Amino acid sequence: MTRVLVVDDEPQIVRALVINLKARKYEVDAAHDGATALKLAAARQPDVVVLDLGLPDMDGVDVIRGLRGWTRVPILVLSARHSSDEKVEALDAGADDYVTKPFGMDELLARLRAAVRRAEPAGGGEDDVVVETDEFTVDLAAKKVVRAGKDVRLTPTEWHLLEVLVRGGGRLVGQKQLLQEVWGPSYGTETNYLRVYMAQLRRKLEADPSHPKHFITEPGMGYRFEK
Amino acid sequence: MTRVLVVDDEPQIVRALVINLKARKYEVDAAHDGATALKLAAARQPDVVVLDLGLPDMDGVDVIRGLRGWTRVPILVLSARHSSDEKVEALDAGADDYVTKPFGMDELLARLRAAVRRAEPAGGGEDDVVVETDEFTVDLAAKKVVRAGKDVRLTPTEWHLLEVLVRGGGRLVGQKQLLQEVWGPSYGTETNYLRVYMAQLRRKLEADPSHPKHFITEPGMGYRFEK
DNA sequence: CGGGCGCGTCAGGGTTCCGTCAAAGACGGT
DNA sequence: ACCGTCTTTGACGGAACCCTGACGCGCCCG
Repeated sequence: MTRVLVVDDEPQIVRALVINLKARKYEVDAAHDGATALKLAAARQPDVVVLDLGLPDMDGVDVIRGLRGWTRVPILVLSARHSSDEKVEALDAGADDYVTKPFGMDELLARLRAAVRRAEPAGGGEDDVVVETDEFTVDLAAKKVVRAGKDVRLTPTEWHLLEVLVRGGGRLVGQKQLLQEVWGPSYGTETNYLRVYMAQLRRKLEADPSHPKHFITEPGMGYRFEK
Repeated sequence: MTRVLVVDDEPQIVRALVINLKARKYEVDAAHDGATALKLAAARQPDVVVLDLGLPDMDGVDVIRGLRGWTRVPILVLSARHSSDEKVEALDAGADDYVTKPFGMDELLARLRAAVRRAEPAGGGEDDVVVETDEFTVDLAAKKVVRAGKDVRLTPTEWHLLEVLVRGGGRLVGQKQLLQEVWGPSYGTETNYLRVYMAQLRRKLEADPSHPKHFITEPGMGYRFEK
């Protein structure tokens, strides 16, 4: 099911959108200000964001930038402003589409479908969702980890961290990037989270947690997953 | 350079678009009907298509379908029709965006940039920047150095220094520039840092650290990386 | 020929960074 | 409202890293 994050401070607009989206079998989260939007986006990992630029707490364009700092999720901007400059600024900040209020619900939904369709898996070769090591197997699609024939139970945060590392495919992933992708854009410096959760992952997956073979620390830089 | 295919039967609109696009360093092809558009799209492989729906020879939506049959190239639709149905039909047929005439050139260009930006990583894949020498391999994307089949562990400062040198691509890099890029703008004169860390790099990467083959000192000037 | 300068090498000490543990706080379900 | 699970914090020892000063060497220039 496609998950949508709706961000708008006008309750009636939010209500209208939520009703229409849910009727069409979308899963919907809603936020009424920028800070909540950024937090929800990190927590819920929506497939598309519908964002009103007129928010009470911060500039809508800054919300776009906040999102673009760590995700490529499609962003569909709503705004009462018709000015060309506004549109250009939002689009260049990373928005995918710009709709002016008042808008037709049919059109909005069509633009939303277009945005989602676009973001879908590129027609090519990403069936490499299973990664194997000598001690455990990670299935990214099924969200499952198997070790010694048994399923390993991971908490949401543990899984999210593992996912980002494994998707890195042997590349170094900076601690800032890890923090922002797992905990959200505003968590760029709480490196203690990383220490705690890396320890958890190693305890659950490494043969000798104190001498990790697969979750390598690169001091001062970040972590790396190795087969 | 980004290649754009403009499809419109009104000469003045085509002219305006071509002029504006070329001024911004796009490569532009133009077609005035649907059949030509489909042929040109196949022949020239544009990075984005700007398509007017009102064409003399065929329905614009059929052009969209014709393109979508074999390519995911972004399609930006232009149309004089404001009706919601038209928009929905075009978008659901596979268009990426829909702009009604008359349109602001700034806005159109911004939407075009958004469409191109979005499409970039899907088509290209991931480019690993790898530099090889006879004794070691540097992977700039993965932040990894391999020598004799084994990973070499570099500290953040060592890596940063190596990165600046390697990106220099064989050119001489002045000591002031090295210092400022690695240690920050206020460190222009502490050349002893360079001596210490160059020694570290050589010890870790050169076969004979006291007679370096890859990290060359240019006395009084700076350092150079050579394959 | 001798002093100065720039470069390479080495080792110690202060600081930052990481792994680990434990406990309090937040959340959800029964 | 209670309990179990997950997340967030704080504290601490130990390791890794960065800076610093000292020394030796070769080269240029006086």
